[in-house]
Amino acid sequence: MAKLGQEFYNRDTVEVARSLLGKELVRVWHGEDLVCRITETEAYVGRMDKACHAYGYRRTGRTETLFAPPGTAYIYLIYGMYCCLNFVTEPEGEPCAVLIRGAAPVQGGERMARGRFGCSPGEMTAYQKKHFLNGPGKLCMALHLTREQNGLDLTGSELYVRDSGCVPHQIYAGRRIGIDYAEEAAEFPWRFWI
DNA sequence: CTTCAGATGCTCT
DNA sequence: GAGCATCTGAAGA
Repeated sequence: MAKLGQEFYNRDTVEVARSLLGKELVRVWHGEDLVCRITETEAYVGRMDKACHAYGYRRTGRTETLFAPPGTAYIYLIYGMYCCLNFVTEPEGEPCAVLIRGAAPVQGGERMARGRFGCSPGEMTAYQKKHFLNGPGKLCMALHLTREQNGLDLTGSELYVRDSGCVPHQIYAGRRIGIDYAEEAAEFPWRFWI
């Protein structure tokens, strides 16, 4: 299926967050495709969203990537030990992104299990299987994504999203997670899942 | 199933 | 120095 181009990301952030659901995220690692289907996303809109790192166009070392062209990977360290994967959206200069919060494994389970638990898929407990990729930090561990991949071009060959042919039959929306500090923005229904 | 504490280091004030 | 777009394991219900 077709790799999504820059025009996909160069749209309203909430629309991109919704339309990413069901798509396949591909991470090429040591020559192998690690593939998962996106099941949960969140939208962050810098110009008016207090939860966004680049709220009010705040430009610092960390937020610099959010000012890159749409279709750029924004990966940052959180809580000192985990990484979160985002896709930059909207026309260049609008510091907006979609956080990838959860996914389901499709291909490359051996290497994803190694990255996540340091074991093979067969050694995973039922509990570990159930909670395999259902969090932004977990996803990055499984896909071997760190800040070294911050700024990657999603129209390149190392990390990209492609159409999977399947359309979600139902999309849920609710408030975003872990942003209670963001006042009124904490209530925006900008988390989406299937 | 639930809550809770602790880990750990970067970023910005 | 404070706080953070999180996760894990332990303990209790």
